[in-house]
Amino acid sequence: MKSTTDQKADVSTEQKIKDAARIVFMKKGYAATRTRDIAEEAGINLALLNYYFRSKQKLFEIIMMETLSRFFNSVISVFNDENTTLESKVRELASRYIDTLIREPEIPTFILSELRSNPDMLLTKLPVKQVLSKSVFFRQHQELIAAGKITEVSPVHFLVNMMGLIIFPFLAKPLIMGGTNLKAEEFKNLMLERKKLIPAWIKILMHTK
Amino acid sequence: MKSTTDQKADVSTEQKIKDAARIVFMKKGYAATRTRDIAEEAGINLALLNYYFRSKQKLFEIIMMETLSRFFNSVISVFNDENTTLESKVRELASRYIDTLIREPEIPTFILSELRSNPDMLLTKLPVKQVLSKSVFFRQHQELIAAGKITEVSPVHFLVNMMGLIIFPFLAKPLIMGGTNLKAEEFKNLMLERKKLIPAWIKILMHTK
DNA sequence: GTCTATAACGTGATAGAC
DNA sequence: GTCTATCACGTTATAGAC
Repeated sequence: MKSTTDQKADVSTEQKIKDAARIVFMKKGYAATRTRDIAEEAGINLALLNYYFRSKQKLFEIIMMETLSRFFNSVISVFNDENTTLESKVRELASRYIDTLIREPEIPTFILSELRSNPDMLLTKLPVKQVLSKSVFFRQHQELIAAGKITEVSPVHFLVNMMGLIIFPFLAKPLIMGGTNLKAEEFKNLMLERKKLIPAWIKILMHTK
Repeated sequence: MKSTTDQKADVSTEQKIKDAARIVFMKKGYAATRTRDIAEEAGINLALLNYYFRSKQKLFEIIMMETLSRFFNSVISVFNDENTTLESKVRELASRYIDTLIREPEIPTFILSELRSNPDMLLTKLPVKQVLSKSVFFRQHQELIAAGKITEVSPVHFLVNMMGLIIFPFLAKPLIMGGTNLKAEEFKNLMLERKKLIPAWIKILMHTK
């Protein structure tokens, strides 16, 4: 049943370390993370971490790249769907990412915090620029403007607004929770509401002069 | 001309350290910052940092509190103006904060990153909750809804959308610059555009069923 | 008040037994 | 593969001369 390698029924040690690293890095960021925290979280010895990944830095890069490319690929698959309208793409993105972010609310702060000290991480490893500008999403937006069907606005504004409406509440979660009397469950419900509200808002903004 | 203390004509050593700490903490975050970096930035000896501020942690808390309360007080002064409409408050906030963030784009990432590891920093030191819920801004929003003059929506959504539209582009600046061919000057111009666009967008959203 | 020198400590990484 | 023990180093913080 285990085919060739015949490992333990549960997850491999290497995977346990990666899972633990993901949790700790996400929560505390690279600089504040101690390799000992990761080892403890993984339930393994500290030395094993270096045995499998050589260094804290290497381990981090693996986690970061996995996180970025998972996110990026998921966006791209929606962006490049020839069979859906721009409007339905917005619906799909809002719905998909809000669900993801409810499950893993730390992703945005993690990515943006670490991107600050290493802004080329994206640029060099992922073909963001090319893929974005050639995407169906981008083309559809241009076409609708050319046809006079939606309000003319820079595609940067359009993208930033959409992403901001989706992501910002999770970035500001500590602020929101600190500035209101919301309970965790209520926060979640507000976010679920936004799966419907955001596409509606975007649609309104697109069609108003 | 120097009254009692008769210090050097330029800024005091204590202030030089604080200015340097602000710069370095903003750029790298607490955990990644070395006290040596601060000392070097301030052009003083490392020992002086501890002489004036006792520890890295104490110095950080001072910088953070100054940053938070400056931001908070500025928001509050707009929020509690009895002589302006809700709409003009939105204009004022967008205009004021976009200008501030063009000058100091690192503030949002700094605050949100550090708030992650210490979410009560706000809660305990600043009366965010009380002041917000009792603000004129909040009351005006309620009144307009009660009068049926604007679309009914949770004040949380309203506030989050407004703040998100203003702040998010600066949080995502590394991503935006990496994902487009924008030059720094073009980014700035887009942000300046938003001083007009955001209030218009918010107005549209407020008045649409 | 400001400096040099160094103590005290935390952390990343490795050697070597099992 | 996994562990214990330890090294090597960077960083915070302080002692003490000036």
